[in-house]
Amino acid sequence: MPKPGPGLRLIDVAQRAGVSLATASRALSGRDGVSEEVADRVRQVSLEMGYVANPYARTLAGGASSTVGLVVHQVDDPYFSEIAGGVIQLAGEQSLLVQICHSGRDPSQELRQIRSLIAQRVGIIIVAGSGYSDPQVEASSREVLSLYERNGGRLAVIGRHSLSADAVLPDNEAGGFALGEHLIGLGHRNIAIVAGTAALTTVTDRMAGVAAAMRAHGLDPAAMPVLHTDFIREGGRVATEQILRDHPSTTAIIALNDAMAMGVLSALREHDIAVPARMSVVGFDDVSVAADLAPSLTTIRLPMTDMGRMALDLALKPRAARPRRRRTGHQLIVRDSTGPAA
Amino acid sequence: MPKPGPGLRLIDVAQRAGVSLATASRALSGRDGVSEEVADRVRQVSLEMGYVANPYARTLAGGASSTVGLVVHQVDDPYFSEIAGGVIQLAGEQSLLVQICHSGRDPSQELRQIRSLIAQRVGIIIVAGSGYSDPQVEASSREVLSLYERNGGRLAVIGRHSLSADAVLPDNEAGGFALGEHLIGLGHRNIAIVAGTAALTTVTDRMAGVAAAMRAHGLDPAAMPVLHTDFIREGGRVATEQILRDHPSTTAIIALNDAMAMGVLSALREHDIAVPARMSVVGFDDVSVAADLAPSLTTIRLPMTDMGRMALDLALKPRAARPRRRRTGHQLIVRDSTGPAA
DNA sequence: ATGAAAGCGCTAACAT
DNA sequence: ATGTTAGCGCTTTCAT
Repeated sequence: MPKPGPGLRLIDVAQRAGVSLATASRALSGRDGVSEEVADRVRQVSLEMGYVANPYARTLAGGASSTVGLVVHQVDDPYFSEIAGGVIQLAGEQSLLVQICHSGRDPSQELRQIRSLIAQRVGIIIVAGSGYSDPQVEASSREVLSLYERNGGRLAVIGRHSLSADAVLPDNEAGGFALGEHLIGLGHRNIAIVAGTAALTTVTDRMAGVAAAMRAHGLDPAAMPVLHTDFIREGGRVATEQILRDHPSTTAIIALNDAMAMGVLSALREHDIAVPARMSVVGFDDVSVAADLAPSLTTIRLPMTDMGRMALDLALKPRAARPRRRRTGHQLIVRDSTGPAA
Repeated sequence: MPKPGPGLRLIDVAQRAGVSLATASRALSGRDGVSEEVADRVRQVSLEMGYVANPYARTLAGGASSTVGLVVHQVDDPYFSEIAGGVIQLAGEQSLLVQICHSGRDPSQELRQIRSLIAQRVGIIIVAGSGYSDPQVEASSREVLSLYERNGGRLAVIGRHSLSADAVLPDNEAGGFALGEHLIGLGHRNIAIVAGTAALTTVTDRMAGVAAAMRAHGLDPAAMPVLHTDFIREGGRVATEQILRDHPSTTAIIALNDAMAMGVLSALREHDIAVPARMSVVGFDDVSVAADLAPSLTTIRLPMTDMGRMALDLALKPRAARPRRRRTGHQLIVRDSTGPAA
């Protein structure tokens, strides 16, 4: 097992610069109590010698841990990989390291990962991904995280309102509303929703937005077919088969994320159903491939990369008296998968 | 800045179990010098109390760091996010944490990240992504990494042969050959290559495979147009414009990765050029959306997720006398973007 | 087989 | 403004 490298120590730098250990420490961590002059010299020497602090010693001695823990459902899901990209980008700029782990959309696995991150004494934790509608389900995670915060850890979440932590909140409801309006405006009246499992708040929020749009136009949301399948591509395929069989008069399908929309398009293609001529399809997220599908996908753009950056940015600031909430904004991107109702 | 958690310490466990600190340490790290009986009791107590070792203290005292550093070009590139997914997956199973960072296809940035990983004393480093054709360019990285290995660090690379470390090697040349054969078999004689920058070994290797296939069929590779643009989607668009303008007789385009192929398809669509009727297109990698493009993309499948797992697996084994090399294998996936030459 | 004690490299009081 | 020193929690000699 790995022994650390050669080990140039702070004391070596201090000696070379002709100052004490403490002074060197202060100079390098930019704390005050050192004259500019001396501080500059120390920094100079440290640079020349190529000194890099040992983070283990530093953290053990009570300094701040400079690593941020990121929990995502799955990195190889474009939604999360773009968020992760944003976090890593900003972390890089701040010379922070990012520890990343999967929760696999499984609350107990998520809890394990969070525990492990805390055990590693990371100073910042970012939890990305939908929360769970049933408060019971994430109760343990919430408890562990709030203890973590009380102990001085910084926490930011992306896409969950239930946690009383700094949060980046995607415009799920407003986006759903925009999608509904878009289709209604095109004359669609028989709209079906391809939703992920109702256990996810992301799903319920987006649905609520769509329902609101329908009500706003005098339509009855309750009459609208809602298919709850897995919140992934395959779920979109399955749901589409059901729609085709059970709701043949449908002229537009709202998939609650782009992954599902891709499944929908693929099933429609197999059935030779023209999009948008016979069926309009919309997604949600605007992952980068959405523009390259055929037909290119009408969807709601969420600034995923920025969301990652925003979350880390929040966590980098000292804790506020009340949790901060940052809305992401959204944008309806109209492409070729939607058209007027037949 | 974050103070560590409550801090249940090893000494607490030791006292509760009625043994010395040293014995407790030995028991928990599974070293010998403790009777089975005592060891069991300590482990029991530790479990009950929910003790988790402080990794900073442990590492500082000379133990092994249990985190693996992963360097990718860019996580929000599907090729890398799938690899990262594999690494994180296996790491999770082994209770290891993964620190991930971006090199942004920039050798100097890559060096910085590797240095930072080493400074963090990670026990394992995995470098994913193409190497550089000019040995000079990655000389510093190589040097730093080999020092790291000599100091006991474990290293595995994905997709670079130049480093004398354990390596997972994608079937770049064989894949290129398969692509060439496929198109030649369909009767194409005017084939153009949309390549990334020649500075990347991935690009040169894949090209070599294509060239070999042409020679094998009595065609002259030198006559084949090769467009060197950025190894990303946009590069594919740019190159396609050039082909359309300068090589109008082209009937098939080989893009050296799927991202570029997507750019090619998109440019072709804008020009209303039917695929595959007037132009066949192939990619390389088989990222998960390749099947969802329209037309769905003929490409070479590389097992990205497994590649991530394999790399970590190699690194987890003790160092061998000579570097191990693991080929990935590949598979030609024929879909709808290729057809007979007009 | 077990315990006592000496660090690992750093930060943070506490002096001066 | 600078230096001295006591830990941080653990692993690892060295005793026993």
